[in-house]
Amino acid sequence: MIDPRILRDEPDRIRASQAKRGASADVVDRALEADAVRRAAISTFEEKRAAQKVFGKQVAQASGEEKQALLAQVKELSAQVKELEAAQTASDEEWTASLKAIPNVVAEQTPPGGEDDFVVLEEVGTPRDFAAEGFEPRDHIELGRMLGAIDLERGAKVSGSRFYFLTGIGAQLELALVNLAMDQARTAGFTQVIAPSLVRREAMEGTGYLDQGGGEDIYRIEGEEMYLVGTSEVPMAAYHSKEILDGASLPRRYASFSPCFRKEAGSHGKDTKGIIRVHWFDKVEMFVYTTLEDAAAEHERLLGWEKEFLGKLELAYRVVDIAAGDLGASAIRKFDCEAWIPTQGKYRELTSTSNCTDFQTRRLDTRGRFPATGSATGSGQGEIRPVATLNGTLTAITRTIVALLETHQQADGSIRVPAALQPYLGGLEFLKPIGA
RNA sequence: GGAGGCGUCGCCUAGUCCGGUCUAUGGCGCCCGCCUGCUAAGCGGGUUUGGGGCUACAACCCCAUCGAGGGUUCAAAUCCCUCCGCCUCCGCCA
Repeated sequence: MIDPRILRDEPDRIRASQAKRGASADVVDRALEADAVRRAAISTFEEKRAAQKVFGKQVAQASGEEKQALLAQVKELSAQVKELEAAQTASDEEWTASLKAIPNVVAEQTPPGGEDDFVVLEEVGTPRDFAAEGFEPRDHIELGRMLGAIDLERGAKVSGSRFYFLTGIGAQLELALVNLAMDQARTAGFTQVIAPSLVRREAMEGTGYLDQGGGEDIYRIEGEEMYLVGTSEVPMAAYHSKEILDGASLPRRYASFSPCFRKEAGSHGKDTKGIIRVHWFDKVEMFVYTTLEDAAAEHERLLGWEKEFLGKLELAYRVVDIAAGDLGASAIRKFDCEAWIPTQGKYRELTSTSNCTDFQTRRLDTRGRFPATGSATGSGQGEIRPVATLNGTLTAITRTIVALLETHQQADGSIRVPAALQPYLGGLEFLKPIGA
């Protein structure tokens, strides 16, 4: 939800943002209209309500005939108040709905356009040249089978398509990656979190996921208003909902582990093989609460930690600045890190970091208490202002494994383990095919 | 899963039976000021949050807010219903 003050004072900023997203600006006019209607409704209701309260006091003090006379008078007033209150509530609902329909105002630096209009910010490392090395790289499916690490057949048998078992060294690899990520985060000052991946409707709504496309990518529990999260951004955004945080405690940085579930509706035929696109995977997500002023700088820091992690895995990747039309409703800017996948001959998204400013915290009612800036009175109690949220992937296990296996494979099907990861695998320098 | 209890403006708490003087009591903490060599103590005042009006986004006025939503009533913290959360006991169980 955007700041109503921006809507009122600078509607053109929102219109410009919508244009950059390639979206209609009708939402702005609808919201402005709703705001006017709502404010008029509030005034008329409050006026009558105040009159009713005055009457109420007279009734309480009166008695006998006098009281009966007053009751007769106030009855009419009461009916009016009731009517006006209903009108006020309705106008407020329309106002809220129209506000929620407006996506966040994109950053100045965000490239305009759609999915294909991203800007490559940098390329790190060089994709391995297997031709020069003299062998054909195997894909992660074959490597996973040779290593006894990924069992797709049984995943499909037990749970259906887009499911898998990580077995043996595959399971060890997940735990190693999680620990590597968690250690890096802890060292950087993050609080480690294991978050629930099943949440109530409020949490899912608050992050805005239900609005976008009607939540068709989200699993819902039959008969209960519970949802499986697609990322721990959901529980972590709701973590401090309905709270006023001490401004001095910001930034609050969390590194959250959770399974992630995605229906992948509408992605039929895309990435049908392997574990690039699955219905469930585990992820370590960075989630930060900070001030609006610091949000852009924190976004760069999150990107820095993502790059640090990919560096430890010795992967070749590029950083892209996602275009406005491809951003979610809550983000004003998004960077993806895309790793080179040898057998696909292209870069694929491994991590993603978004700056959501106060879009999520307004919905979820998370605010901060800061020392008063208004020098005039200096009332000493401090003031309450919105805070910003940002999120970024440290490691999404399945895609990390894909990149790792394919990038560091040897001609015999073994996998070289990057130095930084070795301590987490008991010092193992190579993952070897079973029976080799 | 069954039975019962509870939820008041940071924390604790009065009020709920018997609806109106509750514009919600008191204590702690916190903030501002006064006072005493300093400190502590003492004294005075302030201290929920959101919204609307008016404006300098001040002051001020108003409305809402007693877990959330609905109902009854001229009037609800107080009565009724639904939901959420917490606690106790029983059953089951990783």
